[in-house]
Amino acid sequence: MKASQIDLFFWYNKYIGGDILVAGVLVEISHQSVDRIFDYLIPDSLLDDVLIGGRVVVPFGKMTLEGFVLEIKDHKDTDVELKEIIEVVDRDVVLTEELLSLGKEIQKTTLATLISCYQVMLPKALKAKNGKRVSIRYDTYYHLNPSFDSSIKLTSTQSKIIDFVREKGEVLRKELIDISASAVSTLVKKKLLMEEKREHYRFQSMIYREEKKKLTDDQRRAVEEVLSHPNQTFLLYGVTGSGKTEVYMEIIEHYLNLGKTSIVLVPEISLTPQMVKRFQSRFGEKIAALHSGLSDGEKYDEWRRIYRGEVSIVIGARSAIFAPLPNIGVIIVDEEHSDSYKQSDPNPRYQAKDLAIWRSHYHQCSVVFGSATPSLESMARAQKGVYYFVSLPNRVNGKELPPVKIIDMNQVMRQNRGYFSQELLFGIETRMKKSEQVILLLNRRGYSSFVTCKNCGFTFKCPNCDITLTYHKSSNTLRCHYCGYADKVHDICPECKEKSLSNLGIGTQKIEEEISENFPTCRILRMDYDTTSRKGMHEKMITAFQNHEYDILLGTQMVAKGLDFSCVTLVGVINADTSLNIPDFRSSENTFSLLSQVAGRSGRSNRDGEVIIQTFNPEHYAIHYASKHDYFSFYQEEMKIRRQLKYPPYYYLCNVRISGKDANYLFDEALKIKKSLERNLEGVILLGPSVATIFKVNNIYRYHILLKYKDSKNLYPIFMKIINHYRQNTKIKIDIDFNPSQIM
DNA sequence: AGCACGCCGACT
DNA sequence: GTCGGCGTGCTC
Repeated sequence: MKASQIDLFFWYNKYIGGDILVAGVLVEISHQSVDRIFDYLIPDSLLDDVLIGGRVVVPFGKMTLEGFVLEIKDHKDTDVELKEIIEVVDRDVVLTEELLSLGKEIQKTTLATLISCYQVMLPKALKAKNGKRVSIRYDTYYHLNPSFDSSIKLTSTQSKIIDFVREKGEVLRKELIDISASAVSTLVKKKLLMEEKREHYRFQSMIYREEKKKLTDDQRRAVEEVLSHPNQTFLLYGVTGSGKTEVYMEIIEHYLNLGKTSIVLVPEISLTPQMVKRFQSRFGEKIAALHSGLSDGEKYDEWRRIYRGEVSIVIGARSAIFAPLPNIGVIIVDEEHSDSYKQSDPNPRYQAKDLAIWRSHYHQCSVVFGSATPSLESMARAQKGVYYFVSLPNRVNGKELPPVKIIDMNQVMRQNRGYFSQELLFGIETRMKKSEQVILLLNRRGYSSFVTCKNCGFTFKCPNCDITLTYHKSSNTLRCHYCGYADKVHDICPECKEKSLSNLGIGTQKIEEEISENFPTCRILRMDYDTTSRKGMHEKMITAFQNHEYDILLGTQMVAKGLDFSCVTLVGVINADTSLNIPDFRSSENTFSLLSQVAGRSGRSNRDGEVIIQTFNPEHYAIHYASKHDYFSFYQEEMKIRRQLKYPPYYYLCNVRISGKDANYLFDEALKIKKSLERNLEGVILLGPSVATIFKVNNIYRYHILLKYKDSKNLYPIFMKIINHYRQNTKIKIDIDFNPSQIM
């Protein structure tokens, strides 16, 4: 409780005759039925320690639980007899006033439990749940007592210590006890030395100093536009290699000089030590980096550094948006098109970009969304003037983007059985002779199987949703998991009339074998989920490739992201189509984005680069415009389709997932839910219930209902009604995902 | 989430 | 007759 609050209550008790102090507590159980405030008495002994936003231990039924104090008041809001708070967990507040109201905002917009919204903000070590607490470690430091009595006689050891401390100003205990531990304690007793215990941080950053790069005219203009329009959300469109990071750093430095803090969000995959090092080299120890490589203890240490105001810049993946920074000057979201900013699995299903905007309103500061291939949602907002559009149309090195050659694999497949066209093989051969490097992208195989024609590349699509149909082995059918449309499996391709339909994918291993057959001496580095899942491997591999220990980097999506390899002069895309066939309305956008990103890896230094894209769909607009580096034409074309089919950004989507063990029961209930939504909502398009992409996981069946809508405000009450209706029902689980990143 | 209460089936 | 199945409801 704040001092002012205490005063108020003492005054109240004395003059009005109030007699109780009550804390409203939210307990750490994420379930709708207990997701509300429970009142507890604050015992006199804890009067000073119970704080709004702090954690306490309380009795709850037969259990003893931790919870957050959300309010302190002079009355109870219930008729039942109150129990007392048992103890206070931390002496500090863990949720600031800002984070407390941000949590309520998240609950309002995701319909998750309030407690889950608070839990998601804190590092694991602070989550009460498992009861294990990370103990804070301390370092002891010594200073000279500025007012020490110089007349005191010192032994030679003592004066040695004093001289040492005087010279350094501040010394760690372990440096002094090498001289004499007992002499140190004597000096402390005599008050000649001051002892100070300070928190020990496990994560100490290495500091390099790097000269600030001179900005190009484009970069300078971009920085000035951002700085001259306060409290705005910007969309910074910058082609690959245009130096967006430099622009971010310049903006950050501006706010740093004003004494303000910054948050930088990046996709986890691009949060590499190189990236962090770049920021550290410029901003030194003012940086806290929150990445998945840190242990829980390290993450907690970083969180505490941020919390105590020892950090001015936080760089991290999605959850770094909750960094408890005061006085934010700017929030930067790099690669804003990345779907990693949406939390999709555990509740709350929040969008970090939305929270960035929320926090910018709270702090009266700006947000910068940066990308070479902005999401359609963001670009549309920029076009409408909701976001301020800033562009970096040129590469820093002054070079054009590399030429892109499209290879029609329909022709190639008729000639040979391999995955490589003559052009790509020839391209690799030339690079090997010149000892330059090659990146090969193998487009990730879809998470679901779809049927494709090996001969012409035809895939079956839903006539209603324009979504690739998913193959269901159990029923031998093709199904649309947006609307439920079903078709039987065909033997003969309706396009080329060949009997060559299959649902096979290719893996990196197979490709590796084929390269080795063609180029026996070539050193291939394979980078995919299997080879990089071990901690630190991703990093090691990139360094090895950078040092030219390998000739070819072969991998999935992860080779496409923001890395600078100066010796790479050829980028080959083995199968551009796979991501087009993923049953998702964003498949074209994702394909365009992936191809643009990977194409940008070629020719980044002074050597000319080249890109070769192999595809069964050479005419597809996503591939065509990617090959021309033409984002805006792609944007316009894709917007037409989104408009026709009522997809974002024209409509919002919401996915209602219904899961449980009894498929028949689920389907009946799903129908009821749909009917009730139909009755209560106007102007909302309802699709389904249809089976989810992965219909059955661990014997849990999943259906979903998809909503397309323009205005969300009528949605929340009816959803709350549905959630409440099923909250005690153990046979059925309802999950609601607003603006889902994918519908699975 | 846990735990108690309560109302029906197959057992010493 | 009674032990125990888990459906239902409550936790300040």
